[in-house]
Parts: sequence; C-alpha cells; structure tokens
Amino acid sequence: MTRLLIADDHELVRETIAAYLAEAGQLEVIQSADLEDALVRLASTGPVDLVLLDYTMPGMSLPEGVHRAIDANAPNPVALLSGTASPDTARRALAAGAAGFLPKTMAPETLITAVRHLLNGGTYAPQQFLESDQKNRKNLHLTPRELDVLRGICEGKANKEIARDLEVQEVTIKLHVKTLCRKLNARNRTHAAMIGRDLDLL
Amino acid sequence: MTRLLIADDHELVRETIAAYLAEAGQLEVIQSADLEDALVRLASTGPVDLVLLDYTMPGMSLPEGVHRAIDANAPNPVALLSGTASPDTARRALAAGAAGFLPKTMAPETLITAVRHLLNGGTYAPQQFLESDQKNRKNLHLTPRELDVLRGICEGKANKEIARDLEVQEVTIKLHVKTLCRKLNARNRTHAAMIGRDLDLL
DNA sequence: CATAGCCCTATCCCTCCGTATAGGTTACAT
DNA sequence: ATGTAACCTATACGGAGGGATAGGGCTATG
Repeated sequence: MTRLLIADDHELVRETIAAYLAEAGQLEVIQSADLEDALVRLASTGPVDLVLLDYTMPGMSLPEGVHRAIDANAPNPVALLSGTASPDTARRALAAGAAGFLPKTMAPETLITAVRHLLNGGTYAPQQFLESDQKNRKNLHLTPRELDVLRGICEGKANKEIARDLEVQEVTIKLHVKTLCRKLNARNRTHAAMIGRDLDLL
Repeated sequence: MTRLLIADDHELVRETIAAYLAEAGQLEVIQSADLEDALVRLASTGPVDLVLLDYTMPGMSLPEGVHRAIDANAPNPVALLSGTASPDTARRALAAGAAGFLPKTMAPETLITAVRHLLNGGTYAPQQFLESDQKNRKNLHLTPRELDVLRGICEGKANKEIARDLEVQEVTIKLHVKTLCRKLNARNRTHAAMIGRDLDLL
C-alpha cells in the first residue's frame, strides 16, 4: 500500500488532513508533529512514497530542513505544505529540491490530484501562486545593494554601522534608505523593515 | 440540527475540519473563506449555534472583526481558531467577547469536546496555552501602554503621531520607547519592531 | 497607610535620521 | 556613442530619535 508521511505541528490540521488523505486517497498516512520526529520515523521505517512537510513547524528551515528530509526519504519525493509561505519561499523550497509546494488554500480534491501526481514522480507547483507576486513586485526591483541595506536596517543597525560593514560612506546608506522607503511606500526605516519582512524580501 | 459556521481562507484546512466536525460531531457545517462572506451568510440565514473564525484570514481583526461577528451571530457564541496566534492575542480575543480560543495544535477529539462545551454556552480557553508564554517571557512583561506604543512603532509612526493618537505628550512616548528597547534588548525602535514581530507580541 | 507599579510630564543635550541638491564613476545596452 | 541603471560621494539643514535626570498622580495590594 502506498505510504505517505505528513508532518505538521498543528495536530488539528494534520489529523484531519491525514484522515482525508487516508479515506479519499486510499493511502496509509504516517504523522509527525515536527521535523525531527519525521526524520526519526523515516530512519526507522525507511523511505515512504511521499513526504509532506509543513513549512512553519519546529525544526523546519530552508534549505537545510528540506535537504535533511530529502536525504532521509531518498529516492522518493518530498513536498512542502504551507498556509502562509510566500511565493518566494516556495521558489526557494523547489530550488532546495522539494518536488512540490502545496498551499493550504487549495481545495481538498486538488490535494488528492497533486499527491497522485507527486507519487507518479511529477512535480507540483501552482504557477499561478508562484507568479502571483511577480505582478506585485514588477515595479519593486530592489538592487542588491538596497537589499544589503534593508538587511542592516532589519537588524537594528544605524546607518553608520551599515556603512562600515559595507565599506562605504554613511551618506550612501542614507541614499539607499531613502530609495528603499520610496520603493516600499514606507514612511521611514522602521516601516520599511516591517514591510520588507512582510514581503519576505530577505 | 445544530448549525456551525467555520471561516478560514485555507480551503484545505477548512474543508477537512468541516468534514470532521460534520461527521464526528454530527453537525451541520457552513463554510466561509473570509470574514465578509461569513457576515453575509449570518445576515441572510440568521445566527448559527456557533461561529468559528480563523484569526489569520482576510478581513479579520481585533477587536473589530470579532465584534462584528458577535453582533452578526447574537446571541450565540463566536470562537476563534488559530494556528499561529500568540497567547496575548488569545487573551485580547476573549476580552473582545469571543467565547473561546481554539489553537490548531489541539487534538481533533479535543476540538469536538470544546465545540460541545461552547454550544452549551460555556467558554473554552486552554489555560495552559494562555500561560505558556508567561514562562518564556517571565522577565518580559510589557504593559498595555507599551504595547500600544509598539503597535505604533510597527506601523512606522513617528513618536509625535503616536502621542497624538494616544492623546499624551511626545516625551511620554519616548519614555515608553526607551523602556521597550530595554525590555526587548533592542538597539533602537526599528529593532524593537522586528523583535516584537518575531515574538508575535501584537 | 505605605509600598509598588504604571502612567504621565518636564528639561536638557547630543546623535542620528531624513531630505535636498549636485555631482561623479562604472558597466552595459541600443 | 548615447543612454541608462546602479552605485557612490559631498555639503548642508531641520527635525526626530534617544538618553539622563527629576519629578507628580493614580490605583491596587499588602
């Protein structure tokens, strides 16, 4: 029988999805509440036909967590499941080797379809989702330098510190901060930091 | 038959939980993908026996969203359902009049129990969850006023604006900002905003 | 009633932020 | 070759942030 492992720290969500997959998908579903437990189970029982990992769970990370899961389940596929992750996160997950990215906003029937597709060795990544932010960001092209500065801001650094780290003058940082605020529609550096974090720009 | 409305923008989660509640709980379950749709449905069909609202969904807010739902479903109870909300959020939801707060980490059987309890007019708020952050934050007791200020900071407001909104003097805001930075080990307001966001203090 | 915590105010001082203006150098494309 | 994008620099100024110090008023709790 086809075996599937689903890892999610939200027991309510995990149990109900697992029940649905077991019944509607005719699958044997193994459950874990965090990444470590999932890895231990894979190590003891051997690879399952498909692993579904929640992105926001204890121990999970990109790309390390995904790599560990892929290694533990080789040669069978690992896919991510998330309700909140950004398209950028999805892209990074796929870049890390995940076979699919399943948003929790999808319909249950679509999940079954996606799982079947993944079991057949395919990949699943809703292009609509992946491209959904391209439009939002088409006029949001942050240059590498601006991202460097944004990172510094988010760490609470002063312009002077960022300047020293990047080995430029403080005025240059001020310039980048100003353009950052303009591009992000932020009122000041703090606002820019929050917006940048919301948009998962770092 | 007992009717329940569940609102959550994650279709996969909503559908599977709804299916579970319908079957295991012998309930009639109505679904909505956002707060507006839920309110429209309540307005057209009249109050249901219990409303379950996801905290992180379009249109949802504290305390306004909760108040609107309570008004729309009066006199029957409204409870919140969330996977990520902090204990502080749960407390504010209850303060806003919610009859319960159900973390998505709970077991499905516990959900049934909680729903039955809410249907009987009781309240449900896992005290273990409500107190769970007291340990992590034992030396992190932010006063209500400090949270107000932190909110303002996170929105990119200047001290002067926050002062006007809270109807106090600017110096008072500066004082709160200073204590906030000390309590959060932040280097400045921007850092404090990021830390507060990471800790889900708002 | 005394203590403690929270909230508010005041004054002084200095640093940092934010904006404006006016340039300059590369690198790469049409 | 001309344009354009990215990056950097300089000077200058007003306003905001942030720290120190020194209080007063309120309420809850013993």
